[in-house]
Amino acid sequence: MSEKLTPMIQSCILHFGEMGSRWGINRTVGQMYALLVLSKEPLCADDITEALSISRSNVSMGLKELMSWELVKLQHRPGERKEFYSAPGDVWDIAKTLIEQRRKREIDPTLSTLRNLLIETPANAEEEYAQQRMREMHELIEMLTLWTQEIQRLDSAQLGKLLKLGNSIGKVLDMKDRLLGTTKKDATK
Amino acid sequence: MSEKLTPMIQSCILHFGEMGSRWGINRTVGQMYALLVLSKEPLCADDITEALSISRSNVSMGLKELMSWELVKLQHRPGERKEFYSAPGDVWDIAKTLIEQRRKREIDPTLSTLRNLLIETPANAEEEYAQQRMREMHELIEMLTLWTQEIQRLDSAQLGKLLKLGNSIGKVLDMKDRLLGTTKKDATK
DNA sequence: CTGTAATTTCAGTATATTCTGAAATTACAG
DNA sequence: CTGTAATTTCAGAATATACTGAAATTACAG
Repeated sequence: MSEKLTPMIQSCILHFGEMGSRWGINRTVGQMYALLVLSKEPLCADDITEALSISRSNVSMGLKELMSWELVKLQHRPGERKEFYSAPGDVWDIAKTLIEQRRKREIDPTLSTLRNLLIETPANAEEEYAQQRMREMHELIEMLTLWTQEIQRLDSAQLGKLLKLGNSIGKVLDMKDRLLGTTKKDATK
Repeated sequence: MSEKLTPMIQSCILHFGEMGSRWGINRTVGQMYALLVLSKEPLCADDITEALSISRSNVSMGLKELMSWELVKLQHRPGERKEFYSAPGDVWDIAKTLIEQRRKREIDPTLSTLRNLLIETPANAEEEYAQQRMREMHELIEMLTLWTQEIQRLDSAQLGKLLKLGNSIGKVLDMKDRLLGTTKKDATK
């Protein structure tokens, strides 16, 4: 990794590289993205090559991947062939894109697979039980997805206000509980 | 993979194996867990070995990993050395454990790393900018974590009611918007 | 157009991860 | 205790993933 990066920025890049590799994103791509997010100015491929000390071709492939996730924007400068890349300026935009993309790539296919298995007629008791679990999974995933989609509708200003207000989500949910006539309050446990 | 498994159950196991491998869980462990979730009765290591056609030692390591995630429960039968494993009977319990464990393993260390970098004094303009992004990330992650923690408090009965009620989350958030004096409603966009 | 500075592709290599079989260890029925 | 049926460990093999450099392609300034 380049000596041009300050230790602070290096640490952050390294951390997100590690995190990425735990989330099915390869380490280098994670580092590349951290670098882009932390940079005020757009970077060109050579900047990244130099900053992270990886090969030019690796950068090219990484950028291709980040583009396919719609996590980076491509920019041109007048009278220059070179391409410059930048991450959205708003962290919440980044998170929304990540959530959206993972939904498309993993959640939707999972829901579809489960649905296909659920329309089959169970051949025996085991399949009946298995289908019941699948039904529960489908229901749960669908609901959590709906939930996150609602949250994704918020723009970062609204989210900011929510944050400043402190943990009011608990209160909202409590209210919802009452609305639903929860049994929680009455339980001795 | 064993011929004892029906095609339906096989498909499900294969799908979750693939999904697992995209989420930093190895394919085989994902398959093992799917098998356990879909089985009504607890399984012993040899059952899994046979069902998935993988080596006994691989099963042992996989189970160890699932235990470390607290995703499986160990059971003994009187007068038998053999150990039997089972997944929680409630899908929401499984999801809550997954969320909780990932929080411990990934979110908490990330928040801690960011905090450590944020207490440093920025050495130059770049670091100042980078710190600002880190601050935003920290804020966002902290808030989303709080949010999920609130949701995790719900038991599966409450969650079920919420689900049956249809998408009321949107309404709750709208209400919250009004409470916060959102600008969304006024925007021409 | 043309030349060139850029990006992309891809086959081969390096690295990391996963899996296995054999040996060591452990738990407990008898 | 002891024997044995179980689990665990771990070094090495198999596999999968990531990375590189060289060659091919592309985009555009002039």
